[in-house]
Amino acid sequence: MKMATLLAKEFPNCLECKTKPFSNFSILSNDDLYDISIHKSCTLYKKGQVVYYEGEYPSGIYCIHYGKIKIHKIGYNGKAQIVRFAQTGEFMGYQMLLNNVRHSATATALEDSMVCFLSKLNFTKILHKYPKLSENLLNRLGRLLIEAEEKIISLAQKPVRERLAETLIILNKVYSTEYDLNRNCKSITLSREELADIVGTATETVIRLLSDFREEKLISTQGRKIFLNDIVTLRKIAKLDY
Amino acid sequence: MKMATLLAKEFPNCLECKTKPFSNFSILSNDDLYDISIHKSCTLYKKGQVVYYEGEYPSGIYCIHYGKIKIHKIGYNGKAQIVRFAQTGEFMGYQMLLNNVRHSATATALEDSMVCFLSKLNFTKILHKYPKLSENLLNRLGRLLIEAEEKIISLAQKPVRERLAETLIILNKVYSTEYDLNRNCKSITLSREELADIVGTATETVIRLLSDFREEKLISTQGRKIFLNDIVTLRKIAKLDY
DNA sequence: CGCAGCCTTGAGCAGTATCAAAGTCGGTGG
DNA sequence: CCACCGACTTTGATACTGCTCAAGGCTGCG
Repeated sequence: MKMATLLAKEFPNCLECKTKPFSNFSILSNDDLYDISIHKSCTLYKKGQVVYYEGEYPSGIYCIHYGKIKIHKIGYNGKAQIVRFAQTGEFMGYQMLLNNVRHSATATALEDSMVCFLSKLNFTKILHKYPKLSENLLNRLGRLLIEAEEKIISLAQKPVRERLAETLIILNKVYSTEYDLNRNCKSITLSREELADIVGTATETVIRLLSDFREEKLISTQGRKIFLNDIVTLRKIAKLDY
Repeated sequence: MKMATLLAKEFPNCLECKTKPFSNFSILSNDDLYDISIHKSCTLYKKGQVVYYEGEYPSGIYCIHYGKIKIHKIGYNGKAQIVRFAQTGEFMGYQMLLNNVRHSATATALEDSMVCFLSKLNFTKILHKYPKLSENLLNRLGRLLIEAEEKIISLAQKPVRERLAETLIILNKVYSTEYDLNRNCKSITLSREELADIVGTATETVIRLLSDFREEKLISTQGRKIFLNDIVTLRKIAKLDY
């Protein structure tokens, strides 16, 4: 596979970026946004391509112009664990950059994704100029930590059936962006293996439990697409309301 | 149990705090350290007492003058999960404060601990005055996130025996501060239940596996104290070198 | 001394992983 | 256009890890 890195004049302009309203960079002046536009690079990653690898030293930060990226780690036996997703408008890799440590996980495109890259030098320059930016990143990181800790207690205490229900609900809320017009509802599109790598179980177990959920009329499936029919019951199974 | 909150004149003085060299506040001017000293309060928590509860709204940040605190969450079935420890010199609760969300976990003293408290107002004042402070906290939070993600993959993929070996090694390195003069080595002092709440398993399973380790001459025990005799083999079991 | 709280050991069972094999789907090339 | 190939999905059988429940032992303290 070959990556398509755009020429500077083709780069998406940060001043007019659709993600600007939601982005950490929304507080920047137009001059600085222009400055970033000039200094950044921008790459189209095809589905399955890797943005950065676990173990590499980071050389800058990534900002997702559009697309979906999975952040995953490889276990000692080769089995993957997806720790989180990053989507349009989100930053990736800044915690590693600031800590001067290697990437603790790999970032892989789940669909064709445009990702902008800003070098460490240019990023830290902006960071020092805008103290508010540190605070925003602090907030975001704090939220990621809370989510990670919730995942820890879920893995430690909930059986797979509950974790799968939980995962489906979370994915449906934050990850699913596809809207099925026929069914008039959102859908989740991931391979069974990837689902297993989020839930922390074997692929076969995910399949069996999805079949159970389908028989119980809680979900319906169509190829890889999963539709949630009965979120209330799924929430109960996931023990999300207590 | 009754908490001993000190009078202002008895408070440990931030200017002369032993933790200052390692603290996030080391970059502050003497004037500001004095200012904090005046505005903070300071409480002695006896072993087992709670500093803050999961679900409460934070009203400020905590700084551990001395002692050991466990940060833990309660699962839906009442079973606890220890997500992390905080020790002398560390801050607690700032990620919640900045995000304006409730505490996601409970903080309980593992031994008699002196904890200073600085109100939200005074903390944010300092935070805005010292942009470098945000960056330091960002680094610390980034490291906590990396550790949390490592815990996630460990829970998802390693069997209990490996996780227990891993936990013993980590505790021995970062948590254990007691030094046994007779044996000339460090020791870990925690109840079996607390160990289980870190590893994410049942108390009985921890006991059985500790017995195995003892028979294999990897550890020795003396009441609650655990000594690691063969760290190399334990690391192999924990799959920490690969 | 006796109680309470922890630690320890045992037996049985439930939930999951693993291995193996068959079925499905989409794409590619003859 | 159809047959085949490979990758993914599904189902089944089996084994094992680790949990739960139950009972007994140890230790410190009132």
